[in-house]
Amino acid sequence: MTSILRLRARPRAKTRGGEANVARILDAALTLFARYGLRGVTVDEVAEIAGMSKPNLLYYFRTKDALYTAVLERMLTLWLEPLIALDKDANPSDALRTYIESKLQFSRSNPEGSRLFAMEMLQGAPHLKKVLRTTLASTVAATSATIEAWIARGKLRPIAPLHLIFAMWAATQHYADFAPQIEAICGRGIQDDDFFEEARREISDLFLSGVMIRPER
Amino acid sequence: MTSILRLRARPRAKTRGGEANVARILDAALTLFARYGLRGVTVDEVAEIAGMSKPNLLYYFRTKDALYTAVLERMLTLWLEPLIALDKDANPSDALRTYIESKLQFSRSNPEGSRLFAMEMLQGAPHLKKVLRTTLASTVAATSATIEAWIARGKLRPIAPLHLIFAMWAATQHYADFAPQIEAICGRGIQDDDFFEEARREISDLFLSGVMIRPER
DNA sequence: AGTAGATTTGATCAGATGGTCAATGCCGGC
DNA sequence: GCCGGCATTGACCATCTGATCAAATCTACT
Repeated sequence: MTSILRLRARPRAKTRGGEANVARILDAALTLFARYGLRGVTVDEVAEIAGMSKPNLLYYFRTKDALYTAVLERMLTLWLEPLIALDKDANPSDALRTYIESKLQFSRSNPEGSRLFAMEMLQGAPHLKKVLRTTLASTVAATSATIEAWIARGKLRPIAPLHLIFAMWAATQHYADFAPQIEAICGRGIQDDDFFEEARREISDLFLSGVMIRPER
Repeated sequence: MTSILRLRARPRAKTRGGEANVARILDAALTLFARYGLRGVTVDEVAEIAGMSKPNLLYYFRTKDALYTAVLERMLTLWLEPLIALDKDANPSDALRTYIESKLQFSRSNPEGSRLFAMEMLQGAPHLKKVLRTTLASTVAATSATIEAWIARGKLRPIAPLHLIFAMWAATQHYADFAPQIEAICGRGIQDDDFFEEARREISDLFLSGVMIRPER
């Protein structure tokens, strides 16, 4: 099976137990890579958190780089999903609300995934450049076209679609990527049910008010 | 001299040349730490980019940690500056526009600084927790109060100030922190004059439309 | 019980890493 | 021109790190 990132040497698991180990390794690796990046994590650390010896981990993933790539790849689909879902046939206000909400939901249900990609960006996105220029760029092109069509039909205020898209991404990712800052200031974060609900409402309303001709709140 | 972060052992420079070296070290360290974080950077690398030997670097900064702290500290003032400047006596639309613009300007003039703090957040902000809970939290409290006062006087739509603040931070930081993503999609970034001007206008307009009662564009 | 194949690990290696130290180079003031 | 303190570095050290390997252990199936 080919992958979006590159041809990948599959991990070496051949039994149930082996697959469970691979899953534990990937979980541990996600946690650590999202925090410290590829270079800031040691194989020993990952192995310890995954509850096995270093050689055992390296039995499943030949190199640290292969492990990193596997982690990135496993998150990629989930990460791209909410970026794709701008429904051009729905009315703008519903579509945008859904778009924002699903991105915010990703920040909540997969904060480490969100941070992993933020980490990649900070490092210059060496493993993602290609995906960004192909898959993501065309996704964005489609979303931009949808937004521009709405503007042309007078359903949205004139706005540069790219900046709107970036602003929505940024505002929603922020709750995962800058969680310590938010918790230091608010005393709680996106994991808190009430806080999530509040963020969902406020961010959606803010952007809708920002772009809709007839403010819908 | 005490510092916000902690009592700091000053670098050991005692001559002009020494101070120039310290400056080169701090520059090199900022670049690398912003990209790879504390753990992902080696002293050797910093020394090489700063153009000197490792022992020589360690003559000025006793440990890697001391160097990291110095870098963080040097950026802290600059980083906090645009977060403080919400002028409660100006009219909301001017004040917010200025707030957004100065944050965006920071992303442009100091992208590595922006990324350094993003990196700290991803790592759980171990070196910043205290500042976040004290200096930043009270700054935010003041800004929130200003926004609430405007809402109370009917000058702004009702909105939860914290989420508005976070959204403005996020949208403006995004241009520095996610630069590779933006460049992969747009083919240019915040360093480009036209693109910066475009971002400035679009983001300001978006937020102002989002919060002002009478849309000002 | 026996076997093939999957899994696990202790021991080990070469190179990297943070940090130290003694020795040397350098420069301005006398 | 020489002296004292700042600056610089090669050599070194203990430890860490990514990776390898042969040997040992486990597991499902016969």
